[in-house]
Amino acid sequence: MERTKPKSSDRQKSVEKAEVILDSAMQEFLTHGYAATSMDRVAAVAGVSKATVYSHFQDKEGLFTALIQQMVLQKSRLLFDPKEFEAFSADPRAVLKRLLTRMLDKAECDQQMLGLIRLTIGESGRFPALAQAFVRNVEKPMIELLSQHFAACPALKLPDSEASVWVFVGTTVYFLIIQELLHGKDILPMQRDRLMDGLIDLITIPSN
Amino acid sequence: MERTKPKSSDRQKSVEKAEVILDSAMQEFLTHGYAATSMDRVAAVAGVSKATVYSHFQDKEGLFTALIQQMVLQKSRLLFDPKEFEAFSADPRAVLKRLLTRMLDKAECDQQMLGLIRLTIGESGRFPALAQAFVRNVEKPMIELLSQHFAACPALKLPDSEASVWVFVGTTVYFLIIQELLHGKDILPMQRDRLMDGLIDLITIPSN
DNA sequence: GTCTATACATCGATAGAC
DNA sequence: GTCTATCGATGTATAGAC
Repeated sequence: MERTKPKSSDRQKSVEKAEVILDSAMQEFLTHGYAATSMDRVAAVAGVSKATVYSHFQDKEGLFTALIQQMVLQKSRLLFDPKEFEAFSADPRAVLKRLLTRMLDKAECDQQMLGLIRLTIGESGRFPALAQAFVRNVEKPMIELLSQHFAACPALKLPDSEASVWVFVGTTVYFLIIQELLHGKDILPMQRDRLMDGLIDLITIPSN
Repeated sequence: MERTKPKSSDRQKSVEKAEVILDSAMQEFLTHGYAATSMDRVAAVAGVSKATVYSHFQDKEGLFTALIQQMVLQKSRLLFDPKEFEAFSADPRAVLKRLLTRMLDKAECDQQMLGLIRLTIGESGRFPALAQAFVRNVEKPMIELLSQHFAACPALKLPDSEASVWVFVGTTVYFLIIQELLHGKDILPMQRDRLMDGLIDLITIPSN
């Protein structure tokens, strides 16, 4: 229906077609999930024929796998700006607050990221390898990077800095799942700033 | 294929058929998700004809909605045994530890609960009302019950007891998602007891 | 390399016999 | 009330023309 004729020329080799197809696949899979996405619609949205899709990707499962792997690697880059941590030891509370704000700002706006989380969890039964790729490339680097900084910050005086990072990340992810994915803003309300401050209070002892 | 002939008699009125169909639907939807579940298989597993399924439920969406609502209400009952909290003010750390152990024990074994979480998140885009029913009947009562006890426990001395409950539950849910749903046990390992102790240490100040 | 056209299976849902 | 049989739509995947 929304076929778009190749505007400028056909000089572009088929390399770029694969990207267009992946873009289309992303839109469709993120919106409808794996099973409810049809290869017909992927082809139509991409503006190519179905046969072209199958010439670039072996089958539906191959297209889905390629897409998720690409998204996982893309989202794994620049989860954090290293500069965020510069003043960490000096003023951990301020840095943590900026960190949380940035994480939630990014996640709440980044519908791609929210969709990727929904899709990864939703299809984790049928595609366990993709779920593990998500853990390996998104969650694990985040946990480990934070662990390094938590452990290296004497002002925190955490008994178990790695467990504390799980608490830190877990609280954030749970908040996103309830509020954004499960549409619970009005049913189980919680102010972002209140949760962030409460979490930081628990992580950084000084306020007692 | 796995049709089971009605063993004893047909005396059982159609009331029980609806339950058999719901059981079958649970197995299929939890395993394959909404879109990948076929009404043919639901009927076959239930041991009835497809027409019988449609005589008890309006359509596929109606069957799915009825199932999730039933499961949500079922899981909402007895999330916690009130007796768990008896000695809370006296020894919060011990009670919290037992609470966490019970929650994780139950969730890790209860494949139905894990499947319900996966399904609810995975279909939260297409069925926002069901996602909200999950928040309203499962998450909200859990948060509120814990909030009451957290707030009433002077030994905790929490600056914001409700935020602390979000941290408490969020850490637990995130742990379950990574380890169980996303199959991350080997990729991002974390010992249950270590996380529980670390979390309790953060919630209950005394150990500094 | 990309298209059109199509093969073949399966889907959701219903009609009509009993 | 439950069954068998079937309809029309849509799904994945491919064959063959250009």
